[in-house]
Amino acid sequence: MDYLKQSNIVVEVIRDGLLLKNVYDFNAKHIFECGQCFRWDKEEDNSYTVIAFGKVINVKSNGNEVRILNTDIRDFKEIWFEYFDLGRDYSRIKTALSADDTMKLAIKYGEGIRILKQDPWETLISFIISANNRIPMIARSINLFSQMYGRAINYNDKVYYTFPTIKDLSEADFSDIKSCKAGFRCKYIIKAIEMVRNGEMNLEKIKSMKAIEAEKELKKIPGVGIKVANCILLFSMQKYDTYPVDVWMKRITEELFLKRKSKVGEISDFAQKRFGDLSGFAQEYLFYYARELKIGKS
DNA sequence: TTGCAGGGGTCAA
DNA sequence: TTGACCCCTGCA
Repeated sequence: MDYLKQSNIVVEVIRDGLLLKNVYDFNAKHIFECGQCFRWDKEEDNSYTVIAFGKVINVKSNGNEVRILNTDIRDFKEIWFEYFDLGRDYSRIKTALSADDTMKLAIKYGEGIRILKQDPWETLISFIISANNRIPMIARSINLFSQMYGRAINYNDKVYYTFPTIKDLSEADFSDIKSCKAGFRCKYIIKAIEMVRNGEMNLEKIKSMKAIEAEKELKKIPGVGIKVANCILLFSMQKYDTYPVDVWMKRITEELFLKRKSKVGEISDFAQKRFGDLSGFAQEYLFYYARELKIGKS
């Protein structure tokens, strides 16, 4: 299989799914709990049930093996290989970032982080909901939104709902959107849907732009400021030279590197100089590290 | 039990 | 530069 050549991954078909061998730098906990995506449930066996690209899968990592259930070779090739960014050698990224002692420590905590290649549309709405919000609330709102407008999928005696596509929303009536409990963000969601639906906002086109231009475009959507735009760029448009700065990133960058209170702009400038094209990866390792250790929390 | 601050930002004044 | 904003939790 050509797409696997670059990665040395061996795919074995097992009952109800696949077992991947020779997968390096992959830890399901690190990947799903580093704040980049919201649509997962942690199961009792430490596996993660994930809803993405209209599918439900169950993922479990163990050393250099990764088990993905409720999938097949075809979906792996067409969706999950890219979704999990399996063509990228994270060890090289980690080596490069580890030249910095502080980063070396942060990486040790989140050594199995990979930046998922998520759907730009879902990422846009999800991060609009994330503004001034807490993770459990964000996840709940996205789930309610999906329940209202998405498609049901049964898996293991549970019902999951896919994130609605623009097409799913074409007939939708948003008079009851408040019941997804996104509060003041509901009006932003409706406007974002409208802009994408009528072509005023073309996410694929934005994806092909350079980060700085793409950020400018995304910010035209109400509810999308610098931070939300940067999350969309990093988590769904492969703009790895971005460094989304939220309160956690502000605190940890101040504490570990700048050693003083700083403005968001100063923090971005610092990241650009220090981490360059790897800023996005550095951001994820630092974010996970900061939250695990509650670093910088006053 | 009730009340109040504040959260993975953005917007408008 | 500052306060308001939905909704909910944690904590007094």
